[in-house]
Amino acid sequence: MVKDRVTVIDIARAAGVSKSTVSLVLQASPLVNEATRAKVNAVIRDLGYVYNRGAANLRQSNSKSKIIGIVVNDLTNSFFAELAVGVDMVVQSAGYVQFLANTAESVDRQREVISSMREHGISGLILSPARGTDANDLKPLVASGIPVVNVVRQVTGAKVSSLISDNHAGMRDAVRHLAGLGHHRIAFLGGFPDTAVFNERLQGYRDALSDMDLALHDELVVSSAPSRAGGVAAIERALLLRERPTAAVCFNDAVAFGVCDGLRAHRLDPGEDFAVIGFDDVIEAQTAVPALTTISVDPQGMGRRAAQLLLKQINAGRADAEAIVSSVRLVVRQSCGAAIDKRERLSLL
Amino acid sequence: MVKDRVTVIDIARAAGVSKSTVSLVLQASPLVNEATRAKVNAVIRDLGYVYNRGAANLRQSNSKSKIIGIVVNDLTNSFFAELAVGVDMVVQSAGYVQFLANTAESVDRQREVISSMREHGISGLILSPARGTDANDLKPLVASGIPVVNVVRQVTGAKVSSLISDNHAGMRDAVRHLAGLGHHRIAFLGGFPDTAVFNERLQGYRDALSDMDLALHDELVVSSAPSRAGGVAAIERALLLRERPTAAVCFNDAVAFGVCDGLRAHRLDPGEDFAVIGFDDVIEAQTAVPALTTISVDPQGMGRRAAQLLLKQINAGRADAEAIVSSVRLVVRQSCGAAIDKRERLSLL
DNA sequence: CAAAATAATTGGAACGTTCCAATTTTGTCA
DNA sequence: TGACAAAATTGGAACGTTCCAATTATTTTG
Repeated sequence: MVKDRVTVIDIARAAGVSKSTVSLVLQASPLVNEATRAKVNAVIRDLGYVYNRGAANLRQSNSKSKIIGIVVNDLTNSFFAELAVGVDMVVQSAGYVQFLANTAESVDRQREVISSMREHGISGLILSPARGTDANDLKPLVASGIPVVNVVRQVTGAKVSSLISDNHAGMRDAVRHLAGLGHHRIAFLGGFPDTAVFNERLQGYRDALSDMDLALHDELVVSSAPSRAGGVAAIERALLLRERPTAAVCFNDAVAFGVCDGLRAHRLDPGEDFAVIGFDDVIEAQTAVPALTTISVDPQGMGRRAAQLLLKQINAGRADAEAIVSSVRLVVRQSCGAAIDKRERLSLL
Repeated sequence: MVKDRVTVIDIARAAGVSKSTVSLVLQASPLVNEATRAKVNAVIRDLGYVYNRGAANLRQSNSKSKIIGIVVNDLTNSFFAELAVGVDMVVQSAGYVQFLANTAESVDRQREVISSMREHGISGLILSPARGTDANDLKPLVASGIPVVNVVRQVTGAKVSSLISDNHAGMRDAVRHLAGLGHHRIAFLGGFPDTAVFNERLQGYRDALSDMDLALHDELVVSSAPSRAGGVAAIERALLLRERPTAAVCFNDAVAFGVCDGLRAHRLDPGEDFAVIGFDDVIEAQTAVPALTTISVDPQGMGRRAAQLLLKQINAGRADAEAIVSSVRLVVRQSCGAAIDKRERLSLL
């Protein structure tokens, strides 16, 4: 039952050639004669040979393990699941395979998994850093010449590439849209204030208010966990204000859904009695009722782009850090109370 | 810039010992003197040595790569994302790292990623097989002695372990609950009829109807894609029937959410005018409005159990296939129209 | 047909580790 | 102190592959 491995030497023996020839066949080298190639391939199939990348890798110390790592801070958030799917698509078709790990926002976990991945010889890493990640955490990685692409969040001071969405512009557009619909008291709901993403979005909110000549009321900024439950909590607090807001931009879609839930619990109809705009455009955003107006960042596309960038750096051999901010766009659906395009709804059914 | 690898030999030289000693230190062998161990460890830290598992693995041909694979058919479905998180938790703390791949229901993709993982030397695989997976697809894997645990879906004829939820009992309980609330026309909505899961759930539906002395109407079984959009489509069709159903059990939670959306589009209030029960208990089920009554299968727990089972088999060296059906339970919330427990709602806010 | 050019094949060393058997060092006891 | 046991250390072979330089087989050419 314990089948001992079939090696390239077994193949060679069975095919009556040398191991070197078999190796050449495996690499699809043009040096080998057609007839020989065919015979060797036949034997490979017959004996059920499986290539040992570990061994191969050991020899060609210079380079490529065909493994990349992706570590995210919260895989239960569908944004990151989507992102992982996007990455998976491009690495798979490039013949790579990915280690995926979830840190659940723990820097310790993150350190462990990254070092474990290093030991396994990843040739690149896509990282959505846990909160509190320090540039030093990435030092050894980049020092050893392994390309790293940060997504979603940046690590200040780290000399790695990054791909983040235009948080400032996205939130600015959302607020402008609401202001354009006549809202004066617009809340900013959800998110942890100690993150760069939060602050970028908040700045977008502030700048838009000032652009539109609206007053900034600090009590309208209510932070909370960036989750559905956090959204419920945030709107609860916002509704306690003497002067209630009439609209809200939310830290992300999860928060926005929670806000809708919370509104309904107060017999308020999101999209009718209160305008809500999310951020991310997760898949559920378009099928929810009411369909969520949101800032589309296309997580899957972001995953694809991150993977492409990483593969480019891997192949280039040298990785000069480049910072890409990926543009976002406002997708107007129903939750903001703008005119509902009946056709769009129907096409969904 | 291209730092050449620090090897065990470099360490040995710098510490003034032999490579064998360094190796023993790496394996925390009790054979080595405390003082020596300390010195070696210091050098390891100083030189920034990183262990090369590939090389180690090559030598100890017998065994353990510390890598397991997990391949799922749809990572964008949060059920599977949760499952992956569960797996990740236990494999991480066992010092393993996981390859994760998404097949998007393509058996070709599945074949490719599994063989790629084999080349990389996984020591076990957790698989939620793509639709149409054949026992032969798994043959070579099990023949080479790599333990495989199927989750969610079974592959008939394959000699591998499996961990599936009790689809029959779950759906039976759901239907009984609805019947107990006085519903006579209960629809079964969503899911692809050519899957084992669908048929198990459908059988549970049928058996419950017969238990409760209710007639079985074929037109009340409406299949569709197991997605939110599919749920919308299914309820649309169900509402066209001359004699409309008054309640529905759904293939999964995604379908159930779609059904709620579809009901609202028809000005029907889910939980009030029409009872809906889902299957899976994804996280959103409890925070949605109305909170979804559903069959709880705890995907994360399932992931953990699958991983534990797999690790057990890896460590045992030999994997006798065992089939575990994991029990499920009905979680009554609001969408089925049963008495709403006000306290439960409030505790969520 | 011999010489040169080209095509195809090959043996051995190397990659970084672990394991084994053997050796050296240290400790114990009469 | 000498003999022996125990503890600690060690050199080399091996794992499965790739690469290089070298060799052999085949074709072309004058």
